[in-house]
Order: sequence, then structure tokens, then C-alpha cells
Amino acid sequence: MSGNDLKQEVTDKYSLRGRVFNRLREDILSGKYEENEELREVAIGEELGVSRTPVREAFRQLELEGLIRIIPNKGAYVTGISEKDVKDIYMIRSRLEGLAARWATENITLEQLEEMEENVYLAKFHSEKGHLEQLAELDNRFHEVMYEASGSKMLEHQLRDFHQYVLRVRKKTLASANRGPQSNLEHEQIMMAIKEKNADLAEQLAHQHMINAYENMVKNGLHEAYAEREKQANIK
Amino acid sequence: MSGNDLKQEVTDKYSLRGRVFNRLREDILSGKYEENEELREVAIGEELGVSRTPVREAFRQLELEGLIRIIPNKGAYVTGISEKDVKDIYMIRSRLEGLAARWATENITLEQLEEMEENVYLAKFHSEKGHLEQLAELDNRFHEVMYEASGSKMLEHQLRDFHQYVLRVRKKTLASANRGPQSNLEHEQIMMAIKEKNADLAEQLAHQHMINAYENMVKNGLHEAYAEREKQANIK
DNA sequence: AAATGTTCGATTGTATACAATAATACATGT
DNA sequence: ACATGTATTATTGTATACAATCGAACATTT
Repeated sequence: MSGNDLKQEVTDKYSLRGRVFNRLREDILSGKYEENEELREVAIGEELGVSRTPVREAFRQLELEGLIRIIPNKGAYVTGISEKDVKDIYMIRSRLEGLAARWATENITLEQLEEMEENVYLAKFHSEKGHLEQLAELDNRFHEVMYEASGSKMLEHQLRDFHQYVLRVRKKTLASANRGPQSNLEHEQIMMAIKEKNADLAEQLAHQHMINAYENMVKNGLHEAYAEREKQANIK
Repeated sequence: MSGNDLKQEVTDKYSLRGRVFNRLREDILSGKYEENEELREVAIGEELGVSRTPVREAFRQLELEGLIRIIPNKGAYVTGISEKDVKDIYMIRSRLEGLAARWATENITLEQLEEMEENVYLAKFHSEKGHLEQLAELDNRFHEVMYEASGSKMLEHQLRDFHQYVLRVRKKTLASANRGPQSNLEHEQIMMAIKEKNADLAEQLAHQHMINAYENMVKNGLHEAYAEREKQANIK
């Protein structure tokens, strides 16, 4: 590896700590633990059949990932993500996706470009057939390829981080069936700009693509999802 | 606190783990431990008078901060930051600084704006007197205020992370005395754009400001600093 | 009854003991 | 001499024991 990441991945999948970390992350992102829920070291340890040590170490990492908040001598609590945070992330991402598109224009390999083209083509097919799952998968993959093509581990990592982080919110809003075709059309335009080596246009399009995605999310009830959450929290 | 950070700060300064973390971070950033140096748990523990447990937990956090790399069952190694990484970070920062300037334009308070004005004024004074240290301090502070004024904890945290990260490189390059006045002039322009509520201009200026800072760094021997480092590594 | 101590249990923080792993040096066989 | 296997040792990984801290319930005082 030539350059080092700003943030390191947790690659150690097979140590107990790694397993605890991955499991907890998944459970938090999937919503198994709800916001502000307290995580107790022994309870988690017993559930996964390990002692407190690896659990504690996993906690420390989850804290830096922003998934839990540790109050010294008190406890670990699942963090929430506010409506404004979501907006901020999308706006930040819009800038960085633009940069990724620019760099991809400069550095993309033939294979990567071909995968992009195929992606757009396949998405068009699944879109017509109404295959939402495949469409979501292709959407993710399109962005992944662009990140890789950017040739910047640094940027790639940042964007992946953000992407994962907002996954929590995606689950709260409706899967928007009607955004599929439009989103794919935008992918196609980005891909074409990259292919034609028009970095300025690629950046601009990728930037707007993310803003459109956010606005679609708002339209599909981001605010309502939060209001609902508020209400339920008050009941308890 | 309304919104949560994407990445949490390590606030726990008074636990042993917090102290180990902060100490190690400082030592790595200051260059006490060189690139690829192995950090042994017992050795660090003895040096700071603590057992392995808090050291290990600090290690796990430093890994996610990207300052060390842990290879399972093997060891913890101080990570380097490549020449390309530095460039990437500056380019990413340029985008995000631009966004921060935009949001600052929308959200800045009177107090914050006044601090910016005072900052620029003071910097002009110290620049004429050749007070490099105060100038560097004011430079940092200018950006800090802008981050705060952006009103986005998310963005603020990202930018602070990047800023800290490149501090390691700053030490390798010369302090550029002649950039001072130009940099402050750019600050003034950014401040004026914010004051006049011209968000587009503020974003554009802040963006360019960071690119200029990077190019100045290159001119002042970033590449040479790396070449020198290569050479020394080969000798060993 | 309200405010203030106080005790006790639960939980986190740290140290230490033990297990697993990896690297090194050495021995052995070809 | 080279390759391969093996013992040794240093180091990390995990479990557990003990200390410190916090909070809730109860007791005490006014």
C-alpha cells in the first residue's frame, strides 16, 4: 500500500475484539439498539460469549466511529444522528463526491470505466423491471467504483465513512421507487463526463447528484421520520 | 448538545487511558516516534507508569485516528503520511473550507465576525513586526472561528481532524515568512465576503486560500523534505 | 415535607494472570 | 550448504480480580 489512510479500517475480523466491534456496529446501524440506549460491558460480553476486555476495546473504537458515546465512569450510550447532521453530511458529501468525480476523470482505468458503463446499463434494465434491491446494489457500486477510480485512499475512506453513517437514516425513510430512473440518468451523465475527460462537468454533476439525492430524501419524509421518532421517545 | 459529532472527541483527559492517548498522540505528531516505529505495550506502559490495559485501549483509538497501524498478534506501528496524502488532504480541505465559509456567511454571529476582523487587524500588525509565532497562532484561530461560525459540528470536526493530521508535515517544511502577508490578505478578503453576505464569493475565496497554502508549501520544499526522509530511511 | 447525608449495589477503570501467537535461533536431515 | 522442523522467547490477546466511581434508595435532620 502506497499511502496510508487517514482513518484505519478495522480489519481484524477474527479477533474477539474485531468480532465484537463488527457485531455491535451492525446492530447499531441496523437499529437493534435504539438511540440513547445504554450498552453494558458484561451484558454485551455475555451475549457474545467473551469477557469485558475485548468489549471495552471495541467500545473505544465505536466511540471514535461516532456510533456510541462513552461517559467516563458512567456508561456507553448509542448516539443519535440529528436531522441537521443528515443534511450536513449530504452537503459535505456533495462536495467530496464532486472531487471524487474530478479525480476519477483524471485517473480512471479502462476496466473501471467499463464497469461504470455496465453499471448504468444494468441499472436501466433493473429499473424498468422494478427490481429495487438490485437497483440499490448497483447504486452503491457505482459510487464505490468512482471512489476507487479517484485514486485517493484518503478521499475514498472519507466518503465510505459518510456513506455508512447515513445508512442509519435511510432505514427511517421510505425506499423511493421513483428516484431510481432519475438517479441512474444522473449516473449516466456523470459517467459520460468522465469518459469525455470533462472534469469540471463531472464534478458539477456528481455534486448536484448528491444534492438531488438529499432533496429526494426530504421529500420522502425525512422530517416526518424524525418527528415520529420524537413522538415515540416522548411516550416512553 | 443538539447534534452529535460524527467522530467523538477523546474528552476523557483524566483517566489513565485518556492520558496515554493524549500523550502518545502528541509524541507521534511531534515526531518523537518516527515512522514505522513499533510501539510496545509494556514499554509505553512503564514509561507512563500504567499497566497494559489502558495502553491497549489507547492504541485502539490511535489506530482509528490513523496515527498507528495495528497488525493483529504482531504489533503497533506509527503510520506515515505520504506526499500524495498531503496533497489529497489539502484538496479535500479546500472543498470543505469553502463549504465552511459558505455556512459561516449564513450563520456567523456578531461576536464571531468581530473576532475575525480583530484577527485580521492584529495579524497585519504582527506581520509588519515579523512576529512569526503570533502570526501562526492567529492563522489557526482565524480558521477555528470560521469553523465555529459555520454552525456545523460535523464539518467543524472533519476540518479539525484534517488540520491536526497535516501538522505532522508542517514540521518538515520551512516556516514560510513571506506567505504571512499574502495569507492574511486572503483572510481579509474571506472575512469581507462573509461580512457582505456573499456566500458564493466566500466559498470561492476560502477554497482558493487553501490551494494557495498548499502550493506555497510545495514551493517551500515539501517534496525535498520527503526526498530527504527517503534518503535517511535508506541509510538505516 | 424538603433538603441533605449515608449506605449499598451496580458498573466502569485498572492491574495482573494466563493463553495464543509469531519471530528467532538453533538443531536436524538431506 | 540448504531446507525444514522445533524449541524458546517475546509480544499480543483475553479473562479475571480488585479498586474507584456513580447513582439510587434509604435514613436523618431541619
